[in-house]
Amino acid sequence: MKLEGLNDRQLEAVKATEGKVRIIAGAGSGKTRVLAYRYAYLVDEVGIDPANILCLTFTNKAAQEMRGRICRILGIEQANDFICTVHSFCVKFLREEIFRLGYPKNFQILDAEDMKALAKESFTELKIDRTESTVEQFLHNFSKDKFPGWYLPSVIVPTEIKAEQIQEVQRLINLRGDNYAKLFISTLLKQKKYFALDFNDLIYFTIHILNEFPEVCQKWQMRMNYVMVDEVQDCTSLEWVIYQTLSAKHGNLFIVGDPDQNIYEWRGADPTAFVVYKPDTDIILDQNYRSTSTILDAANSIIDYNTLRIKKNLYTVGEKGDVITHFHGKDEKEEADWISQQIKKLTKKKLFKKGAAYSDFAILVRASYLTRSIEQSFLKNEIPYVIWGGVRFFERKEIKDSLSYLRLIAGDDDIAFKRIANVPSRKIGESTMEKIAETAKIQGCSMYEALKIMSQTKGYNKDSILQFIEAIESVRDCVGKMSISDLLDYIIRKSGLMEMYRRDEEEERLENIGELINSIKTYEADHKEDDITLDQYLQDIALYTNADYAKDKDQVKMMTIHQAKGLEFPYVFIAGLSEGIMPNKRSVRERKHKAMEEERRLMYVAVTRAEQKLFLTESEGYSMQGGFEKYPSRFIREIKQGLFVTEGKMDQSIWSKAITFSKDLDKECELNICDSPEGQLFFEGNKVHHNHFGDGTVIKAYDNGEFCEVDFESFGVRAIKSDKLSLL
DNA sequence: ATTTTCGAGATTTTT
DNA sequence: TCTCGAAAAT
Repeated sequence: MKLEGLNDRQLEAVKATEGKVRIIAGAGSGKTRVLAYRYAYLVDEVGIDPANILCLTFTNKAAQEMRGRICRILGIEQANDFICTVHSFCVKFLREEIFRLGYPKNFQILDAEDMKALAKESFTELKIDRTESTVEQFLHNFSKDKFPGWYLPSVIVPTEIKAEQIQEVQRLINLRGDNYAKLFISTLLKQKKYFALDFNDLIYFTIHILNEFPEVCQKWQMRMNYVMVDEVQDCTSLEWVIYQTLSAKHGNLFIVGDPDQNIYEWRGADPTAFVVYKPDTDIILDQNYRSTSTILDAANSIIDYNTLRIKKNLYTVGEKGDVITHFHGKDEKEEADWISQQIKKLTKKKLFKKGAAYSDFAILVRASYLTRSIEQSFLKNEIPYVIWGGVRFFERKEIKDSLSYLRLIAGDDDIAFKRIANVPSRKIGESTMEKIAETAKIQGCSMYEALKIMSQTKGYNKDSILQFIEAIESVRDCVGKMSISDLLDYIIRKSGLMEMYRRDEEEERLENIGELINSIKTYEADHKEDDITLDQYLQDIALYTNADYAKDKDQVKMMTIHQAKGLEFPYVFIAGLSEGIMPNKRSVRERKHKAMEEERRLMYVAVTRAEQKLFLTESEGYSMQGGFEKYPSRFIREIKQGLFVTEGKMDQSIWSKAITFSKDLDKECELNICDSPEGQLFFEGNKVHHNHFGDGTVIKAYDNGEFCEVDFESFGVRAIKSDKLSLL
């Protein structure tokens, strides 16, 4: 095996096979290459069986890419042994273990939408008023308040709350109120009833099994000779438990990350664990191979404004490159049109130079809706584009409906039933649905069973209902005899779903269903040897977010910054860079200082995606939209003078107005934070000031952030109420 | 009791 | 663009 084109530091990382190794890898420092080469090195040089290496990536796409790279290095066809996301790993793990341990055979995985439906039901049952935001708030806390010991025993011990959990309930009542506790329990029992796990539960459950069954734990610890994890700065503390547990036996844990690129704290990621980790070998990769020095300088000058960070300056020996261009538009249309023009200019063939390809461009935005005006402009200017996961493939209505039919066929799944019982319309409305639920409760059966019983009685023996039951039954007869793709094809015709879309002339939806059937065929081809069941397919598919089609076309790519993580493009436009959008007002309002730093890291990630040239665009917005005035983001101001030039009609006074506007925004967000006791203000490692004790460092926050243990420079450790502290 | 239709309103980020 | 809700129509 040849280790080509790696510098000394990277080589050292590749060969650091034993013990605990931490790689702090800056943006564009080639960490994916290092990971792939290390994997190949372990297999080819050291002679490890790939079945004994666990390589955890952040997304499925990254896993796919990693497999590809490794195959290329080793010159092999397939390399899919345990190169996957933590979530996929948990699914594999649970599938292999839980049935033997006395749990039901099949669990199902719920996405955010399904969870929302469950929560809404709980609200309705308990007659608690709800709005979109209260449901969201509830779910947010719900997933935070669950932990392994709480949720999972209820899977084995059904329906009632165990004694030791009573005080947990009491704690919840004290913490979040009576209603919350009721909702919590109700939703939990629903999950238990369907053996439905959400993304977090997959991890909770895995940890629970590892803790409760030492022999299982040992088996897996023996199996995993090497554990390597990518994007560690974005892992939650629970994910840490998993890979620390799994690597405990052999002690070979290889973690790679960059604290400056942590953009998932809002989802519970905990970068401190990575920062304070004590490895045997510590390697910093800070040479950037991706961007020009101009772009890198800009990125460095932005991230320097963050206070909570390990200082690390990326450098490059590459050339200076083009200056960064900032464009200020009067409104979103002007901004979008400017982007179109630039792309047209750069793609045009020049006399001696080839023009850039459309696929060399990426448009990055903070929120997906910001692509809209740009899309319109592209359509007008005939620039080909794709939106990466605008509405993600598996979240489309028609796809979810099709899959729900499959779920209903696979088992008596009430969640799926509710989704599709009236699609296409069978005159099963709200009230009929309630009747069905009631009957199901009395009979102690599933809703589908209940409907079957009810269809014997008058009023419920409508043709539409009988046809529905007939359709499901006849397809169920075919389970095991037909391939999954054929089953789907069959049910879609039989249920009338296809006819419905055809009648409504929803061509695109039909095409998407066709695409789904194709993707199932691919899946079946990939898993020919192993005898896949419908349940297994549904579990696997739940973790996929994007269908990877249409990726090699010559198109401009539009995506959110979060989706751009780990990618690189020659030309990058960061659009919609207005104060309030980026940094995002809502996020800052919710999590204050923490969020502001995260927004800045987000900006850092966006900037470092660019290889050759970076464009920053922003506009004053429509005055129509509630009279919002928009000003250039503070992140543009944070770029060192001379690195960027401004185009577009812009008064110089805008800059000073922007500063005032930023200050107002800060004040607004700050004020709201004081009002809500919910938010934790300080975190481990924060430098804080206290009027009486002076300066100190936070050791930990507790009581939901209300109090902090602070190590004061001149007074030692004290516990202090958080609102008496200020961040330095 | 259900379905359709039409208009208003909102929109962070994701495994 | 898409989703949700209210009111009208079946």
